[in-house]
Amino acid sequence: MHAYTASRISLSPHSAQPSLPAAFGSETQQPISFFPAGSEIYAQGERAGALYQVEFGAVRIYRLLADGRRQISAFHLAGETFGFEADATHHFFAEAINATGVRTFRLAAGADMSHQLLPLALKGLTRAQEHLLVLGRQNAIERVAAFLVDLGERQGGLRQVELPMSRMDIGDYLGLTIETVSRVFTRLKDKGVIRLLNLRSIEIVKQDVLQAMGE
Amino acid sequence: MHAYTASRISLSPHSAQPSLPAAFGSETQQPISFFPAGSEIYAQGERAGALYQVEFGAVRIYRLLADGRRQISAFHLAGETFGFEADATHHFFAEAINATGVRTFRLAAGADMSHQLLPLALKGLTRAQEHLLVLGRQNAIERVAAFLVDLGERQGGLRQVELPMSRMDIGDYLGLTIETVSRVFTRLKDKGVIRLLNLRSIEIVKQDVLQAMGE
DNA sequence: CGTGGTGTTGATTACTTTCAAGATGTGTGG
DNA sequence: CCACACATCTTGAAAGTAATCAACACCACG
Repeated sequence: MHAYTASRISLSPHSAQPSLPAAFGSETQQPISFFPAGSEIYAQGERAGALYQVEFGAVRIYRLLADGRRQISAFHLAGETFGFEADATHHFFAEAINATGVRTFRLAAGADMSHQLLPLALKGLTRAQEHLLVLGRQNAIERVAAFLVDLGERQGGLRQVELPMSRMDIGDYLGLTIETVSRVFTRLKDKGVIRLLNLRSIEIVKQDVLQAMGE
Repeated sequence: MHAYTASRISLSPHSAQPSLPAAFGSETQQPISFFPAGSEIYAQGERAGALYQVEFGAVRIYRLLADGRRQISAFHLAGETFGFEADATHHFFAEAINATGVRTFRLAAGADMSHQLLPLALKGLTRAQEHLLVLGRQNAIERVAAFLVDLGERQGGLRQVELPMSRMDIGDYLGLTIETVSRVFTRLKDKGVIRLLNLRSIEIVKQDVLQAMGE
């Protein structure tokens, strides 16, 4: 059993000046915060009350078991939003994977954001439920295939896919160990389905085959 | 690999007259429908547009892989609500596990239910993400323990817990085979943690031990 | 150009699945 | 109300997949 120990960097992010209101108009302000790689955005148990939109970089949302086992429930890439909770408390941890810029939308106490939040929550719910199918019923190679296809689609469907996260992050997202993730990458490479350009980027050579494996 | 083949009962439910408006007031009507055991409430790909509240009985929400592998993402017991989707299409199947009464809230096209739906969606999201931790990082005995604790809490925290669903349903919810579920039940019984009163009800003898195993 | 962290590969172990058989339970018809 | 029959559940043995343990390679950084 491998255990995850968070490197407690948690530098306080230095904020830049607020930017354009964008999609959300009625909140108090939308400053951009910069988080260095590995730094904490919020922790389980902390008081919630803001939305976060990734400007650049990547974020992992995760939960820990008492003995340190970690499950990443979601990665959020540029443009994606996270941070909403069912009650006033964060139920998960959020960390910057790499140097990351995050736009913070602090929710005004009285303001009603239901209209904006509901679609995001429902999208997240659907994604989480689909991920349940992967973790509950797919084997290692199917999990990695589904992951790469998903990541590729979210990056615009190009052949080349960037992996902003480590093998450990991938493992903790897919419910696998880093060794298994590594072995599956090698197997996919040997089959000619993908090419490993470098540690953090792969090229999907046989999109159809990869797609078929992940479903 | 075991595969799930749905028994295509799908009797059209015979509706009773609408009941009290309850929590939702602005919809067109709230008839109660009766679904016999195993019948379909809605299917993946169908047009969505209603909320469902379980009056009695139990419902399973699931998804299938192409080869028949099934993942149940949630069970819904009396009082619980399900059926909302991110877009106009159902992404999952919903079936009555036993004879089940469901109150249907057809969402009027123009009506805005954001306020009522958002808390439900967020609750569901949190539950799904917590279930990801179970499927991704816990072993068989931990999964079953977490399941029994959860079910016990949802049934009022009594020592005796009713299992409205079969071993296959439990397996497909926990990402295990029916044999493994059965073996874990036996192990928990042998350890004196639970008692198997009959196939569909167990007694939690050592609540603290069971709780500790599932987290 | 070292050095620590990250990733890969190999050997072994452990857990869950698969395959198989038998037991138990439930529902139906006599 | 009992007996049979089918479905569900349990238990056992063997096989398979991923985890663990261990060593080495690679890469990025100072």
